[in-house]
Amino acid sequence: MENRKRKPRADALKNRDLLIEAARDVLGQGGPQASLEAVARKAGVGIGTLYRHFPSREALFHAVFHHDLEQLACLAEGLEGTNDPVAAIRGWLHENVALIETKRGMLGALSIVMSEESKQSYADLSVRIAAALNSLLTQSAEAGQIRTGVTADDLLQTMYALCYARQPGPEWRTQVLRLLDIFVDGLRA
Amino acid sequence: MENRKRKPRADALKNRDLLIEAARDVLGQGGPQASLEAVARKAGVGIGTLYRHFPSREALFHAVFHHDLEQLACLAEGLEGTNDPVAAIRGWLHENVALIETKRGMLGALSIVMSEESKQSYADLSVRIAAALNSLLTQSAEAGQIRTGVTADDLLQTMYALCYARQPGPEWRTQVLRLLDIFVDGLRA
DNA sequence: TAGTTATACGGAGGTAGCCTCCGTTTTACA
DNA sequence: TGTAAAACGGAGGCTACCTCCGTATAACTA
Repeated sequence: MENRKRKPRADALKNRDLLIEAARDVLGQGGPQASLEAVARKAGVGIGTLYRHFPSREALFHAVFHHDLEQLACLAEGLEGTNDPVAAIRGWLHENVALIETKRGMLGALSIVMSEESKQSYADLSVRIAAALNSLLTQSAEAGQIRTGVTADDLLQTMYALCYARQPGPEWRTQVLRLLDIFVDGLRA
Repeated sequence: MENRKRKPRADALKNRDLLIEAARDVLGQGGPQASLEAVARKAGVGIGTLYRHFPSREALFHAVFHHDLEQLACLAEGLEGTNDPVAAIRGWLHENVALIETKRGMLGALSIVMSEESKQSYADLSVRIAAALNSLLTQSAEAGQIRTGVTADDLLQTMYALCYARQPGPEWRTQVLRLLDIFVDGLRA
């Protein structure tokens, strides 16, 4: 009855990361119905390894989404103290738009499964992001660099609205970013 | 060089209808990814027959959608001259909501392909529906049965907004119809 | 450092859906 | 009633899904 756990094997951790990376590419490119065997091939691992790490397609979606959201949270937290908050916000929003672009197709597939189980970890990341952005916004407002009264929710809601108002197409990203930039310019004090 | 076309074979027409009927059930139940072989089985025809009539999954979607829209247009055109326009409109909107309920999943799959090719036939049907509803609305308004100034677009936009604002779930239909009924009651003069 | 064992790996294999192709059957027409 | 155009069915080749298990390897231990 040994309660101590062995530490996870290094190759397992590495393969998990390789799979998430490959899934980002393959699913982003081919949509949520893309072949999981293609994901395994791209990651350079066997199909069995993929299924051991991610027992279902949804589990893989979640892992990719969680990973990307975490990147976004870290990026937001690194923004504090910048001397050009408008550029920082613009850059962060651009990253977020790029993410949404690769995820549009997945959202339908996610929405049902996400309902209860993994809500918590997403909620935590959302809180981290909102906190980081709000901190940046209030400090910059106090320093007179941007207008006061703007919240993280204002930024995110505007971004989502612009993303989902436009129909997908070759010009999608350009158009969304153009309108978003106008909004961001409007943040200046 | 015979320019005259043979009239289509009776079994071909019958099988086409059987396939559309089966597709309505199977795709409505199992979503847009449901097995086309299951559709063929349900229709009682071979898989080859399905693919001859509908070379792609999208072609089958279109056929089902077109068929249902045509039903809706005929229904709308049969409403004219009723002595209870509010009930007639309510009934028609309920039919439309029932249709949307079975189609939610398909819309994403359709939207890309629909873009140019089969737009025209849908446009024709939309015009027929709008004309029928507008005719009903103006006549009833002149007769003092409902308020004036309401258009077919008002009805349709309200219905779509209510349908897509609610998240899908077991209560979806009940909730949508409840709110829609309040709106319809509000049409009375 | 070498031995032990938990852990992870790969891919064969069984199932199922996609779509094509073609020999057979049925129907419209003369 | 004969015939050829039209339509039918489903076998077959392909690919993806997912499971299972013999093999390989990394973490631990003495």
